[in-house]
Amino acid sequence: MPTLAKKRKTEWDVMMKNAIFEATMAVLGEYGFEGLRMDRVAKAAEVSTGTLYNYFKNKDELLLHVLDTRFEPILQEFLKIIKSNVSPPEKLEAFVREFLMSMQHHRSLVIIILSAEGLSLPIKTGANEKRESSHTILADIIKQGVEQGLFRPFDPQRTAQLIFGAMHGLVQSRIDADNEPLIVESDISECMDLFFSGLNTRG
Amino acid sequence: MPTLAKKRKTEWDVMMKNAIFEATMAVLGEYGFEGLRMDRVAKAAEVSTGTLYNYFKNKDELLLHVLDTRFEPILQEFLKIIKSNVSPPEKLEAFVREFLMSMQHHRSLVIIILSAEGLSLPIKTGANEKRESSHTILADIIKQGVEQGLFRPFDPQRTAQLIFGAMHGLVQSRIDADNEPLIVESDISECMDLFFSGLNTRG
Amino acid sequence: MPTLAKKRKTEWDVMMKNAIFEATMAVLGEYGFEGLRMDRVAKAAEVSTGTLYNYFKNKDELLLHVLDTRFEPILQEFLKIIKSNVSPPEKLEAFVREFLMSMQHHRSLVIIILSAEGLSLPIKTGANEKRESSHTILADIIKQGVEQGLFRPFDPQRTAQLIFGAMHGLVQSRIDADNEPLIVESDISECMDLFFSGLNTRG
Amino acid sequence: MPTLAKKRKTEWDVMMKNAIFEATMAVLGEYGFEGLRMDRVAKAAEVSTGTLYNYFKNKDELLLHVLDTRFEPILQEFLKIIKSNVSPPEKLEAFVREFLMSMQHHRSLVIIILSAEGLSLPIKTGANEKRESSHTILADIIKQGVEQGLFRPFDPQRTAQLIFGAMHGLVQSRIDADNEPLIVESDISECMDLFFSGLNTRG
DNA sequence: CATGAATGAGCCTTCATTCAT
DNA sequence: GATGAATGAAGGCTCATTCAT
Repeated sequence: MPTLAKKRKTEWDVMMKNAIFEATMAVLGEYGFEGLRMDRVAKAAEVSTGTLYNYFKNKDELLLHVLDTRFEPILQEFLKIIKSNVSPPEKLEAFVREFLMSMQHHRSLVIIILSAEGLSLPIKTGANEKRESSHTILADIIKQGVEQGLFRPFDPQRTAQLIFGAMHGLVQSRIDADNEPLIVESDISECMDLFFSGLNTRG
Repeated sequence: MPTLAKKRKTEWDVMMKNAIFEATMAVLGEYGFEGLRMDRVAKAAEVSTGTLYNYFKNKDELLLHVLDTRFEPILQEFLKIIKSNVSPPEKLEAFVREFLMSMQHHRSLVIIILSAEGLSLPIKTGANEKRESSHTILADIIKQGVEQGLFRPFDPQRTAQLIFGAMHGLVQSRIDADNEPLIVESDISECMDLFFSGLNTRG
Repeated sequence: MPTLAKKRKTEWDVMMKNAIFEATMAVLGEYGFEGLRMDRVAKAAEVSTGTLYNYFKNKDELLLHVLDTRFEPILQEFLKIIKSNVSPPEKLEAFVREFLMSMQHHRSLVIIILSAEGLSLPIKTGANEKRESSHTILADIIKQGVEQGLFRPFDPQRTAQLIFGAMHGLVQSRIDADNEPLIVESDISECMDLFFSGLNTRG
Repeated sequence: MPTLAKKRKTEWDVMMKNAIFEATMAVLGEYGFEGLRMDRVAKAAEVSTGTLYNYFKNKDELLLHVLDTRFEPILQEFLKIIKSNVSPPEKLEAFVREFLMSMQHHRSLVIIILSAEGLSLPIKTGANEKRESSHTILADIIKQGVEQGLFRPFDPQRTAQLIFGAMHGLVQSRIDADNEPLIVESDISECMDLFFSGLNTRG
């Protein structure tokens, strides 16, 4: 029964993929998306370039794996939020906070998920999926709020896109400005305030 | 009188630059930013690669020209809006409409102006300038609104980033979804409604 | 009888060639041999590049013309020296002085006449001719000296090469060192002293 | 023990660099300095152009390596000569012999070391260093001779330039004339004789 | 003849991917 | 499986020369 051996093999495989993943993140952090070269990843992972190709068919697959791996916990958090037992406005705030915090931690992700260019088709598709997943969850939150009469009757999908884009804009601006720390509590609250209550003064 | 000859030369120059500009837009449209290659531009413009370099010192200058040319009328429109004799909310709406309409017309611009990666430093700088010009104008509009007591006291700069990002998000979503037409009147009004009045229902 | 017209044509031709020649020297002086580009010559001569090709079949021919034109008076001077009614040692000194002075005036010539690389075959051949002419004259002077018992019985040809090379070395060093003025009287006298009396002290 | 593997790697590296070096010399010999193209070197070395860049960062580094490699033993020989326990005249003769012999063996070197044009700045600098090293050593020899009263009181630096140039001239002439063998014993002795005793006959 | 814009072969360099060991 | 040197297509840019006006 080669099961044990097979299991070991699988574990090894996972470990290697993880090591390469970490190396990729390191390179991404140091050189940016354009500077992501396979030889740099190999060096960072302390393996040869050839080894990279034993675990990932090509650069695209590696990138896709990075995308999936990085986004998975964020997505899980999003799902936790939507299933949580709080009001839609609170869910929205939790969502915004989670998103901004995540992007703060993984700047290089921003580029991949939010940009469209410089990415090959498979990556673009992969990134689109992540973005759409997030959109959908955000849209669901909004939909809940509308249904409960807590939000005005906006189109959930479109509104999700707007809010998502707004957050992207915020992150991008901070990145361009090299303004560390990226996102702070005040950003989040102002962001929420705008979307909740709008610009208008009333009464 | 060498004036005529000189004028003809200048006109020819302008025509050629225009032809190359159009060709660049065509290549950008067909192959995307990453696929923008000088030989493709040359072929699209029905000239040789060498000719390209008679009109633009290098690829960067060509790109910068594209950026300037495309953005100039938009910027002018923005300036017209801020100088116009209407209320800040109306100005904001005009701004949003102008921006969304422009991006609808020139999708390839979105990429260059809103992305940061894959761009050489000069282009990045150029794009940043455009983005910042827009930000500034938008921030001014918001500031006016706040001063006139029509908007709640948000930080103009940060709010401008949020709104700008929101619009970008909307455009990006539409581009990815290949949903022509990109932006319609209903998008604009919903967008405005969100920013003006927020999500909250109020008693 | 179209003779007059023909003559005018010829004169015009000479004038143009001269203008282009001067322009070439100017470019050579400003940009060096590597920077000698046809468009620069054209601009300096205030004509179009096309016009250049009406007077010189190609860049090589232009260069050859420059070589000939510049070297002609020097060669004449050399011939005058060898025919003059002075002793071989005096002729030798006159030769050395003339050569060093000429090179001082036309640095760019040094490169072409004394180097071998970067030159196309026709130019190389042309430059070789000039060099050999000079060698021959110098050899003749030495031969005269030997025959008159004023010089020791060296092989004239070989000695000419040595002296020629020595002068070249002096010029080159000065050029590399950017030591203006290139050659001064003291250089010449020391140079002569070495060749005449050698290094040895003698009892 | 990874020492062996490491040693093999280093050896391979050295072998490859040598192969590329030889290929470069071959191309230099066949096409001259201007014809030295990376694809030609690659072909001559029977590798791809990309491989070249695994061993040399760029064309300049390759050229610099060629320069260093070729010149190193010559320089060593020069140093041996100056440190040797013989009289300055004998040192001078040894120097002249070594130089002429070396240039005879490596004609393509002449071009690079003795020319100034067509060389990129790093190469020019590298070549200048070699030339100056040689000059300095030669000047030292002369200085020793002067101090010991064996040479007349010439300026060592300038005299070194003259002698160096003379040798260059000799080599160049032979190269141009395609007169193999380049330098023979008689050349050397005549060269020495000229510099030692000068042209003058003395009573 | 003059013009000068157009040409396009030529050259250096990069980097994802392969494959012999 | 691991290695990492070899690969070679690709791409930006130059400049002598041509030719339609």
